[in-house]
Amino acid sequence: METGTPLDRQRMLDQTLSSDLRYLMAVSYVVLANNQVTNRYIERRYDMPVHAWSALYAIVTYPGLRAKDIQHLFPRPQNTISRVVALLERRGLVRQTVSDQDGRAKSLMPTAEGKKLLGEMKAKALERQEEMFSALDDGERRIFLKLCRKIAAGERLCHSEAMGDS
Amino acid sequence: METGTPLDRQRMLDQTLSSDLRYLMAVSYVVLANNQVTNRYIERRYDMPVHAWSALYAIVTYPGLRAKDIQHLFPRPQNTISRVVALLERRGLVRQTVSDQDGRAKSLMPTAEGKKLLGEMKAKALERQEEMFSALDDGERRIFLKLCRKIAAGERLCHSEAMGDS
DNA sequence: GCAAAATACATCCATATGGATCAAAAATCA
DNA sequence: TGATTTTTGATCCATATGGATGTATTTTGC
Repeated sequence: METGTPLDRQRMLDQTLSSDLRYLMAVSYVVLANNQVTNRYIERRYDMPVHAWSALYAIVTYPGLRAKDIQHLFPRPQNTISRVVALLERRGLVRQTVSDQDGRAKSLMPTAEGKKLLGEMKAKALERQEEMFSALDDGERRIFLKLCRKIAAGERLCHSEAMGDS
Repeated sequence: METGTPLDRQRMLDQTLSSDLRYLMAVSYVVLANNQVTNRYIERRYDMPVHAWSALYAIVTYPGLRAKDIQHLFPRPQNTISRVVALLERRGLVRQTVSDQDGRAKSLMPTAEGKKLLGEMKAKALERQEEMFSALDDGERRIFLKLCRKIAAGERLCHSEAMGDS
């Protein structure tokens, strides 16, 4: 709309993604925008928080892992994981058994139902990934992945000096 | 999975970032890990949710914009924006005045305090950005940014077919 | 011009979230 | 061995979150 008014939105986004903070803004924007879509879908379709699906993914893919291990794949506070695992167990998607090697730890295993449900969710996630990255060709995707992995491997991603979390 | 020890963590992450969902997993991991650090910092240091700082950033950078416009920079539900703007106003960091062109809309302006605080926060964010991307050299950062912008420009990032939000 | 639809923003309410704390089980060490 | 510290996971509580709804204003269609 109109003349003297709100900054043109595309321009505003462009300008932000050209500012000093462009790297941070750009990658955050992509993930925020995707979450907006994905979180709503998971919550409506499966009546569970997104992190429940992340946890289920981890448990089906790496059966026997502990809650603690999930945190390394999906960096979230400890109690968040604890709760979503309890939810998955209530729904019969997962079973926890006290580890025989460590009485504190619980070994997490998916049930047949859990595996089935994850299969369905993974298929959707693949579709969504395809949409999200449709702007990139295969070569670009490969490069993008390589760079993300490099960032992920960085020492200070999870433990910051600047923000006193080292 | 081997007998005994929990799956090696680095291996688990590597394997996940090589799976079908590698693109989605990789970029999500990077942002989740960063949020873990950044959100905590903003909340402890400034006693406000992260999205309050996002909103303040938008208002200082694009004075006069409306709450609605903030959503385009930082995709969050409408009421989240509404609340953090109210918080910023209570703290004297922002003033809202009814737009003279549209009686429904409110034009948002930073106060001197707001600008000062944002300056401080931006400096920290820059430091953090530097840490986060320290694994990439200048050329790689440029490429990464270009690819993020390409993804951001994609039609279906914000409006999904697969997840019925089109 | 007037009713109907759309838009901007605030608020309500049920639920999610995360820091702090707690309990139980190793691990460390004198 | 027994005391101390560390680690794993559960729970408590205050707050954040988001969908639905409400209110006011503008736009649309006739």
